[in-house]
Amino acid sequence: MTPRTDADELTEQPRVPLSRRRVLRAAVGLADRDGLDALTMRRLAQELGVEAMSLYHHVANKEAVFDGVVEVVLGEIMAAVDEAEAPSPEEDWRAALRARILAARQVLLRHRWAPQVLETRPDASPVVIAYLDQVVAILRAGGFSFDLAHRALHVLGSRALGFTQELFQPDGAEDANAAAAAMMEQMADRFPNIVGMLADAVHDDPDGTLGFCDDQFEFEFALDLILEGLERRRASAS
Amino acid sequence: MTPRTDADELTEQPRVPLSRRRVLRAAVGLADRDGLDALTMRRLAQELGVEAMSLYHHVANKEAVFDGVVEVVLGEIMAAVDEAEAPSPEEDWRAALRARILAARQVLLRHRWAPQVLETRPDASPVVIAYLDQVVAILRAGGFSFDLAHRALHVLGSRALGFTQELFQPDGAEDANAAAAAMMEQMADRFPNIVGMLADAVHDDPDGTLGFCDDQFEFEFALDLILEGLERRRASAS
DNA sequence: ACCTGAACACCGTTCAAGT
DNA sequence: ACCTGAACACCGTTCAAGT
Repeated sequence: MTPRTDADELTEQPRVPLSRRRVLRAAVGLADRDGLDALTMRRLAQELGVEAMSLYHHVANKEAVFDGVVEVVLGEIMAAVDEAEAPSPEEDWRAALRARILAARQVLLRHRWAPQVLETRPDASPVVIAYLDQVVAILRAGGFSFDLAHRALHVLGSRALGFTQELFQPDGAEDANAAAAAMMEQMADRFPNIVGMLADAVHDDPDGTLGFCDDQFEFEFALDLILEGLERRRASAS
Repeated sequence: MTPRTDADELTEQPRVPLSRRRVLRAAVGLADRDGLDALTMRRLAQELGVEAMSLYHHVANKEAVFDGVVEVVLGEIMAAVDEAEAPSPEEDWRAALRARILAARQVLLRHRWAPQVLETRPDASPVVIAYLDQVVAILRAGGFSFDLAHRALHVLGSRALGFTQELFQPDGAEDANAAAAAMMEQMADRFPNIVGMLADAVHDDPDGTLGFCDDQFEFEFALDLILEGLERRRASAS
């Protein structure tokens, strides 16, 4: 109601008002840039040029922020999956599901913190349910009973969304891998099998541009093994 | 050096001194009882009848406490796995590995917070390496190449230690499941496949003492599917 | 050597007050 | 209606001081 003064227009940005959507997009950006630990209410507010307490007009609390960022990421996954090129599930359910899962994975690689927070959500959000509904639709079109489809979701676990939380995360740093390798060589007598295995893996890929644990390769190997096992059970059930 | 007075003996417990071991055991107990969020330095100190700052003489910081509790739990797993009855891996690697993994799972069911903190550890602790070394030993005895054993570890992922972080955690509460089911029935038009699937699952197990997602059953189904897939690849490689 | 009290820099969140 | 400042109850951690 009060008209803007010239001073306002010079000193202030157009001053787009806060909104739940804007808060959540800023939260995703903050986590992408500085990691999940940096996502605090105070820093998020600072990111938006506002006081921390203002956030509470748009999100109930921090838990709601986590729910919200998961929602945003899942939205991106849904969009990516819709665009993935794949045969129709009636024709080849394995290829159809495989293509969609790998598309979902690409989104998560842009938001590496997302799996960690996704796994802390106790309840499935409507967007997860919508995603899984599509997965079940593909399985059904491929000839799965509801029961086997249910089983399939559990077998896939987080892989249905394109990620596996590994036991220890290869944190990218080439020298971290080198340090680990050195440590384990020192322990060759205590851990002969692991050391042998890793020595073998390094030998197979001497230039090592992929590191000795190429995630994408391993992910697809595991996915294909599982899809094959599911297909075998589907075929033997019908 | 200063002799204890009678008053000491009456008012104080024998006063067993603090130690890293005692700190970590208290931390595990606290997490078991009150959950992972309750595991703060201050509450941990209180549990031990001591000031928070005294803990820092035995652990470097909170991160070291997390490392430590993981170590304790993995120690329990190693012990449980050693006692598990299983055929020799030369005779039947699948049965040998299966029995050990299910034994590890039993330990994690006593420490339900453990998977969550395990997954935040960026580096494999010596105890994890020792455990995985035994897994690789079993695979090798069963005829796996180092390469396929490596692949197998990645396929198994956290399942090698007996757990899968599910997408949404069934949080035990029967009414939570009921609420979720009610919500989804409302959404039957939006999510026809999921709703159909769950309706079917409920119908199959009307008394529902196991809930419609019996974890142990699903875990073993997935484990067996994966072990079968690995055996198939082993056989076709040799 | 081991433990402590006070203090610091951070949290999430409430509440009464501003516009 | 939307934003704010001060305050509260908690964190992890440092540091100088006690025994």
